[in-house]
Amino acid sequence: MSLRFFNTLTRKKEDFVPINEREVSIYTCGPTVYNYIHIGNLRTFLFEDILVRYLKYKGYEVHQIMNLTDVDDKTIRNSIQQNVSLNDYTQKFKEAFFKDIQSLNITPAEKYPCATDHIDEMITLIHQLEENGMAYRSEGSIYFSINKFNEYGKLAHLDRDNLKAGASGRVSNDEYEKENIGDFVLWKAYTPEDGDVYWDTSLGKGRPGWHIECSAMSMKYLGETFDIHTGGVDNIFPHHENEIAQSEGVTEKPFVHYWLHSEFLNISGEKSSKSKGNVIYLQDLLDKGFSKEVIRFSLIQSHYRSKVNYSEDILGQAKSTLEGIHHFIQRCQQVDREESLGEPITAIIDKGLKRFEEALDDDLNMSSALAAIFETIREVNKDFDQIGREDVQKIIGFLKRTDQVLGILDFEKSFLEEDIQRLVDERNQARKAKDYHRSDQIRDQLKDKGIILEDTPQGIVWKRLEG
RNA sequence: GGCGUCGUAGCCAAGUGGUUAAGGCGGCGGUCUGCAAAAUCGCUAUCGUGGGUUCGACUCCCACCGACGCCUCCA
Repeated sequence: MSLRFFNTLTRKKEDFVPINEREVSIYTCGPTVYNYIHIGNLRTFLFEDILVRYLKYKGYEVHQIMNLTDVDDKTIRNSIQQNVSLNDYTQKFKEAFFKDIQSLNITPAEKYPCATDHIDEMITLIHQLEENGMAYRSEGSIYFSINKFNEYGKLAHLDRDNLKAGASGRVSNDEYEKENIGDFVLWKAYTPEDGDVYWDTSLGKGRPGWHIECSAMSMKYLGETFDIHTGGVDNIFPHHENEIAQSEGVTEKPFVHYWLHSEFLNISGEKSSKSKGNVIYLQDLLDKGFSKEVIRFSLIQSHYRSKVNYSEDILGQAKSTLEGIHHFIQRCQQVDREESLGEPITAIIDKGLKRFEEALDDDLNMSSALAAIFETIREVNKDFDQIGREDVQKIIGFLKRTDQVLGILDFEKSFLEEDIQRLVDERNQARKAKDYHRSDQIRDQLKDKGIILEDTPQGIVWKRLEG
């Protein structure tokens, strides 16, 4: 089966056919750097990471651009409140963002362009929209007229005439300077509340609207038409809808072929958002002792298009599951048998890999892909006392291959410090002498250090507890 | 008011017009073990409710109940 994605534009799963045969261009909406990112944001970034990793796994050359929104109402408001420059204010959160995504092993995008570095490109677009008659000026600001773009609403599947102004309760309903309530701002006239944040340009003194930056930067780096655009479901409307209007309004070409959106992460049954106050930051979970791998796994294990009700239960279950896989890896790495089973093991692995890929091909069905891994492990375990070093190489190879996509496994824990090895040896002697008292004592001692010993027919096997 | 998603075991979570309804966590019982651990075997769901279509539905349609989301700067 070929790679398929659910396209928000058509609300269907479609075969993925990139513009260039072996290349994929992706634009992913990044953070607005006015605060630390929370785990809901991270879920979306992780979805995008899995998407990029899997495309690379399939052999595509991936060009991913992720923007940083470093000028908007909130960044301006907060920087003025704190009496620091906009740049100093956003710099702190840019750095925090990179630290967080690195912690969760998210593959870096090719480029992270900032809105403030692309004002010129935005101005060019706005001029073109004015020339096309799609934009109009009002009280120093410039607006996009949605009635001039016939396909407005095609992404969100909203009826232009049926938009209920102010229904979300998010936006004040007093913007009477607009011709149509659905029109959105391209260029915002300067007001005193903006402090020293403004650009003096051919459009007048002011700053860009939110949506225009993504049109400008995506087309600059990926071209007028590119393959995939992603974000959280909340971006579908208005942000992505408006991006389409602005971009296609200028180019009269399809802006994006595949729109992919990840669902929300809820906390206590509700959407997690800074405005509701029910947010969890990565650091909160690290402080509770959950490892980065466990956190990453807990956020990627369910399908990107289903809502997740996040809780410590989920994290606890993720921890146990991951421990199980790592335990398996550690047992494998301690196999020291000359004769290998060969073909039966190869067959198990081939079947597992095929299932894994078929699952991910089908719109990144992660639950099913993980099931393929667990089933493979179970099959191997049935013959575990007969496998040899060559089999182990294949098995570890399989896990490493799947981990190119998952990014959660650690293959480097396979050594013991000298003093610990000495204790293991001593316990071995004690056991041989049937000195179970001393033997159990050492086992308890090692357990305190996070090392679990198991006595198997093939000798002692040890494992480390998950962090 | 408009649009949409979802409801599968104690918990998490796939999936299909006819299959033994994946997998993970947890629990119970057996095997193994000096004890343990691990592993393995077995058990732990008829798919929100009520109708309809059909030879046959958990899967399609309708209604209802419940949860969640979007409706102009939230991932």
